[in-house]
Amino acid sequence: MSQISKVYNPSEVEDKWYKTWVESGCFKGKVDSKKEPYSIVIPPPNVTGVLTMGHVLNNTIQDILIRRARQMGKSAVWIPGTDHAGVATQTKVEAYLRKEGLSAKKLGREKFLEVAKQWRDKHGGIIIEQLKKLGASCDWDRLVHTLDADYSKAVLTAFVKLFEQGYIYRGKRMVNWCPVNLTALSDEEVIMTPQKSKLYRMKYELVDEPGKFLEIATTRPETIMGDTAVAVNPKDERYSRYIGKKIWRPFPKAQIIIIGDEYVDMSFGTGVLKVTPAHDPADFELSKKHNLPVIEVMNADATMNGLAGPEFEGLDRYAAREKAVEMLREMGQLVAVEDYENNIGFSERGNVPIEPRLSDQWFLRYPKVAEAKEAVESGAIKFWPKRWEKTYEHWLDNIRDWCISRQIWWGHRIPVWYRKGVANPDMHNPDEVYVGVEPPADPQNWVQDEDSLDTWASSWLWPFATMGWPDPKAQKERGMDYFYPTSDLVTGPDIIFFWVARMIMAGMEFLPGEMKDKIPFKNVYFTGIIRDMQGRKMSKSLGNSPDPLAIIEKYGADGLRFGVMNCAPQGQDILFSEERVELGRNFCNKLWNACRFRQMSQPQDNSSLDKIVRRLDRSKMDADDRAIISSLIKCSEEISKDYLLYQFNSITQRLYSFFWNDFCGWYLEVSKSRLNDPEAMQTVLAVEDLCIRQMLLLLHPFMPFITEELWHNMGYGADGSFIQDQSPSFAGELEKAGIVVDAEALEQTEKLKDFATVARALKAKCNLGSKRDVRLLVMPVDDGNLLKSNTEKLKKLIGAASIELVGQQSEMPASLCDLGTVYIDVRGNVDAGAELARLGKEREKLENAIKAARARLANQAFVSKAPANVIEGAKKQLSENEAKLAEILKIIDGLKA
RNA sequence: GGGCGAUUAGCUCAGUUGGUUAGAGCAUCUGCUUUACACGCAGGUUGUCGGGGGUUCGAGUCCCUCAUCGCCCACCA
Repeated sequence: MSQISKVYNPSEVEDKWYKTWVESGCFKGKVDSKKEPYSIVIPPPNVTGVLTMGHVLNNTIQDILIRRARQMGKSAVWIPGTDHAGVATQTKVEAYLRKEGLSAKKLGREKFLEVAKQWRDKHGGIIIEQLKKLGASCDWDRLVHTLDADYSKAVLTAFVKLFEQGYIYRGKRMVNWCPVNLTALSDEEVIMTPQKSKLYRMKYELVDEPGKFLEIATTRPETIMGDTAVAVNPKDERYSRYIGKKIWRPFPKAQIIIIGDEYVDMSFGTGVLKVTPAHDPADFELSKKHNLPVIEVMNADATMNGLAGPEFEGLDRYAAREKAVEMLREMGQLVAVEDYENNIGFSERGNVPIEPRLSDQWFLRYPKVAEAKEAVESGAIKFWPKRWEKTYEHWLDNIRDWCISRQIWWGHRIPVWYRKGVANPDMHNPDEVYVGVEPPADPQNWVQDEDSLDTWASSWLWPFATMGWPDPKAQKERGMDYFYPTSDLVTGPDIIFFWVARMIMAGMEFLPGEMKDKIPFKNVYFTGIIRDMQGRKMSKSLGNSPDPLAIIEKYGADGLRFGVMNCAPQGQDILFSEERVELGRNFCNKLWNACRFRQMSQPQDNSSLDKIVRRLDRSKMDADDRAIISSLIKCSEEISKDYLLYQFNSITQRLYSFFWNDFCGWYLEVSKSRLNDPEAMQTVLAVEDLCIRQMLLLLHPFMPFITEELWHNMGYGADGSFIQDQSPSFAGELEKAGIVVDAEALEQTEKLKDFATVARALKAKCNLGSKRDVRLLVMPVDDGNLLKSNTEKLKKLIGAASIELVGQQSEMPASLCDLGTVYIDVRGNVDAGAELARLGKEREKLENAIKAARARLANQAFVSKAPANVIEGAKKQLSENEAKLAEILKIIDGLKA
């Protein structure tokens, strides 16, 4: 055992152990047929991202599960990796290029990708180093990046398979278009945000009835130029007669038709809808139904084009809106402008409203939707908390085709080639269109599709593409047969559609076997979202996002991990503040010092559980020994149950409470006096060593560094093995030695604790709290033997010179406890008034309790219907309280006399 | 508009199937260098468990209802 410092200093310890672990290869996942497999794939962070508190929560949970699995004797692997994050990275690289006076366009695809790769390699991987600081025990040899050659092959293989089965198609559809990033987005990437806007009421003149107008309400006057119809509800008596007639579009001035469609809500606005097929998804549907022309008046960047007319060409959509309103006003066709709040879809990355845009894109009709639903409904995949299953099902029930093409270069280029010189290639004619994982043999005759795939169209393969799929050799090397399906997935509910649901469908589609073999994971644990103390989401713009690395620097990774887990109830959002971490840091320090205290006594052989158990001499154990071991057994059992339910905060609370209160607060204190007794000392030290050993084991998944350090400092890891490979179970070994949970000892200890608390409170009330030599007298309720046999340690604990057993006393401040009446000798310095006031309060409390208990017991319904143990309890409580009250009354009388 | 969650001490939250006098950490107040730990020890203060109704011998816990806050989904211009 080595000397350890007074205050725990995490940084050296953490760096030292992480290095040792990695060098030893103890995080490596190995196929071992003798062991049960346990696997997790990391939700791949953005390769150029930095660690956030969300990552801390997420990855701490994964690390806890992995380390626990190792301790439980499983062969565990945690597969790490990073995501290329298509649009996000492309945007960042473009911003960088702009600063350099360059642009993606100028560079061209090849050059751009070169720069982007350099940029990624320079900024990438920071987050991986940060995860190491956190203690994440990933198998780093398996690090995967979604743009790796193997992984890319998997992505393209999936594309080709789906294309061949007709799930993937290309078509001109209305998509969500980001005018900043100039790409299509999926529905999931659109963030609906309520906006304060205006509702413009304007009037269009009827062609057949000059001077007569229909009033129309719109929020988007800038799209007037693209109107190709006006629609009314055929049931609407106000307007139905105009159906089929023509109306003047104000600009560019043209006649457009009035159509009737049930879709129009008569009660909204004026009941007349302008139809702009090229710039509104609903209007586009109307145009198909009614065969309307489609006029695009906007460019990709949301500026107006030539078709909008010379007044508008080149204007941004919002400038165009103002211009259109102004023109309407000048023409006398603007009726009113009203304040209005509506939901606008925003582009997540571009942070601007998306523009519905008609364009040629690639779509995926989702495969295996029903199977994916069944996987969760049948319980093959379990969600924690369960309520997310509803969200998942609802999404699957309303699923729509996924736009998987992005007009960016950073990503997996769509593996489709078109025959040069063919104007409108037929997708299903191999002479005109080539679809394959490898490029065509005669590339000079083909042109590849320019688009790349949505990032999620690569990450949805994550659980098996990281294990070598679709290459059988790689799968064998990485033990896919053994490790797939993965055991647990830990992620945020915000990507339940983006990622979780899609991974399930991908597993169902691409993997062979029965459902239990195809599912990508058996359990999904959805974390809460980390917020600040005001409940706001953490964001860079608010500046409320603490830097986890700075926190680790200040408090240690173990403190951070413990603090976060302590306040992270299952599936509930977490309001985070640094104070949480202080709790964790303080707990580390407590642990550290308890071990330091133990090391002040002579070292013993701690090299195995067996050796410690053999040092426990049952004949020399007292109630405190038996009680603390009983608590330890119970604590460990409860924790095992909590793990099965993913109740991590409950685990931290049990560990904290046992170690701080039961072990340090009581056991170490009461046994201090026994350390002077050579007979008792050996047993006390053995009990201490056992408790500390088991605590280190149970704490290890939460606080890997300090527990590893102490494990070795305290001599538990004498054979050099790591704590992560040691089983935390011990009750069986104890049982063999005849040591089991001792309810009587626990009860006795509770009584002694109660006595100490009451006595100390009594001291404090008499302003003698800091005196170490008060004289205590006790009138016991029983024979007083428990007190007699524990007098020495109680004196020490309470700060008393003597504890004498006596009969009824008077004129002494007193309190009641389970063991009897405690008096304190204050030698005539009693403040009778204060004492009476205090006792009066206590008397009132007891009287109320007695009254309530009597009423309950007098209630025939209660006595006849309540279970026997409840009635017994009530009776016992009543008689105890009656005895206490009688005692209080005697003391009060004594004081008055 | 639909769905989900939350509402318990000044703050952040526990409270498993209804069962004695509702807990923890932080904060706050008082006292304390006691064989480790002031990142500590001892003691104290703080609650009509969001409102209302119901079921029950008994409700923080189950049911109904209302309110407030938050999240997700939804093409009303």
